[in-house]
Amino acid sequence: MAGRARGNSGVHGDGARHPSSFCQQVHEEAVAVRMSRLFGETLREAPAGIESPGHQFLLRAGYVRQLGQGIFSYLPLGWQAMMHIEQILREELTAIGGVEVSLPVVHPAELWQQSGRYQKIGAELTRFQDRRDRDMVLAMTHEEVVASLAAGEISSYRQLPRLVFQIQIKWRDDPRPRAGMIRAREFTMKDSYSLDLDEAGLDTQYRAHYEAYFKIFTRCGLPVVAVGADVGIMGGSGAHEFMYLTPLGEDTLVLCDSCGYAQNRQVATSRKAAAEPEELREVCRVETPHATTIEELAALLEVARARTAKIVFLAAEHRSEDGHPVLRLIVAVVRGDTDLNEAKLANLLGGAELRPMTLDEISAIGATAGFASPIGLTGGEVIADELVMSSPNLVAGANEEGWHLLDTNAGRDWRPEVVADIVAADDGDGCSVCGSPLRTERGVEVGNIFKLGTRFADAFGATYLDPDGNAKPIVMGSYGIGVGRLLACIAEEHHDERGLRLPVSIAPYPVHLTVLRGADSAAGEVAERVYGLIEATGIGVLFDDRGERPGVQFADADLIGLPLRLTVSERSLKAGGIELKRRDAAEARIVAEGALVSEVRAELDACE
RNA sequence: CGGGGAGUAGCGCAGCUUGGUUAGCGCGCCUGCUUUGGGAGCAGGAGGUCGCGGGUUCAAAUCCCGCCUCCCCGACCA
Repeated sequence: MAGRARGNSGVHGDGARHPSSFCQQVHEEAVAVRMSRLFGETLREAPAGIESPGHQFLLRAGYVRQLGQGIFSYLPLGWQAMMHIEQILREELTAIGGVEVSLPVVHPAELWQQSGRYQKIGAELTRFQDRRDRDMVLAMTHEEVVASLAAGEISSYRQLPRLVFQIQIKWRDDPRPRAGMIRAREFTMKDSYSLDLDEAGLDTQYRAHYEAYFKIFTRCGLPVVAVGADVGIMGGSGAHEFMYLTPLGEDTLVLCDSCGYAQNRQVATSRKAAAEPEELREVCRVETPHATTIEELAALLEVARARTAKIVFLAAEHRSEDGHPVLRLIVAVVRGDTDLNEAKLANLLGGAELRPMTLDEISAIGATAGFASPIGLTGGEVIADELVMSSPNLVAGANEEGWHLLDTNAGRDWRPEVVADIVAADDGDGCSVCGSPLRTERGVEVGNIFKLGTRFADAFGATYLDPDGNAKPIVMGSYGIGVGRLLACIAEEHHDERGLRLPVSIAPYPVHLTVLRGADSAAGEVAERVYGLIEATGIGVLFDDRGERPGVQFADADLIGLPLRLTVSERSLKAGGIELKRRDAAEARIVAEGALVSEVRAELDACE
């Protein structure tokens, strides 16, 4: 039973059997419910325009409903599944020393101004004024709150390490929500924050999360891979993302099957085919009408794309300390057979926001779009990839409409301000660790872990006194798991053509009890007794007492996807008891009423 | 923000090009009878500001303008 053993029965679906229980636990879950009391219908047809099967089934089975773009309601079945995930999260976070808190969803803007993110983050952070015109924000994460709390609560090395976590709603006004709950704007997240004396302490808690996350995802029945990740606007010294591999995913992962190298493509390195050394030839102008792309150029001149240089014009917009925008015009140069990796470039530029240059900006630095090269520019900063530097005799633009240059050479014909690895790793590239061919996969980020360092502590003055009486900044880590996204991925992983097929640990209830012809039928009496029996054991049960036609009841059971289905009917009773069928099995068998509970237990254990 | 698509009953859709009875169909819902192990049958019924606002016209779901919302692709995505 997935670690959910329980002593008393708590809230009942019947709503009538707890007259004297004034001291029920706060987190009691509904362990049994009648379908006749459930809220939310199953849908024969899915609402239009639903792309992924998992999301379609969550809607059709009555787990969730969409309220607006990236905004969802959880109906009883969906909420029950969410609570099971949350329970797993609580158990595993507690197991590594976490203590649960609940932090506000509305923050004063000052908090975010203090960390600098108010200025740095764009429209994704929702800002508003309260009735007295004070600037407020909707929390998209809680590093600021934790750091400011820590500044007040922590004063001595004796109070460290600490780990706080919460399961809380976040709001991120994503420019483009999509794929159902995989990318929502409002979503529930488990976020934890580690507070440590030093980097070594951070490493310990980081490692503990790494291990705990695998336990969590395993218990949820979701296969994941951990990949090295970009630190993005969090800053910090290290990060991993936990990825569920699926074509629905929006991240591209670079994986090596032989040595286990695994990185998000944003940060992945690789070995590209190096150019053969050859004699440097003299530059030569060549007319290339209409050849404005590498493809067209390579075709026109009949050369490999690897014999060309590609230019990407980007504007980097910084904000200085006093809030004034600072514009840098970047001319990125890569070899024609490679793609610029903007995340690498952005990191190189200190986390700048990048946008394509305007045509005016391109002309202003003396370049000609479509026929560009770093040769003859009058402005801009040239940043070149290592590979383009070591590749001789490349075709490059002449910065003149309709003309290119043959046999240009870096160092001789142009010099970059910076040389760095700024290209994207690709399918088939050599692994930068072991040299074997890399492959790429799409993945959904269901969890992440970040080493933040002292950045937030510095911003909020969160320090402690060490044994020698010196004030030192608290070293922080930040760790997230999207709960709704996790449920969406589980639904994606566990379904067949009929509906969901959820793991015991996640299913709203492990048992789906169906009585044919309703609770008033001849079989009804037995069904009611079985319902009470299972409920008394503490095993969760959904009781379909609706008296719908059998076909409807079975179809709904398959759609809702609970692991074990029990059917009580005249036929089953005649055959000697109750029909038991696993959702993932084709056949059913009859179990005598007296053996039912132990059989159910055994089957559920076998499902794990 | 750029490109594409769509808003008509709870859900899925037709009608719109070429304006004109009372706006249709399937599923679902309600009533009755029959039926009952894989989304029943018959009969009767309820349910609509045709996304919103303006305009053209004797007349607008249909034509024109503006706006809103949702979906898909891209930009974006701690």
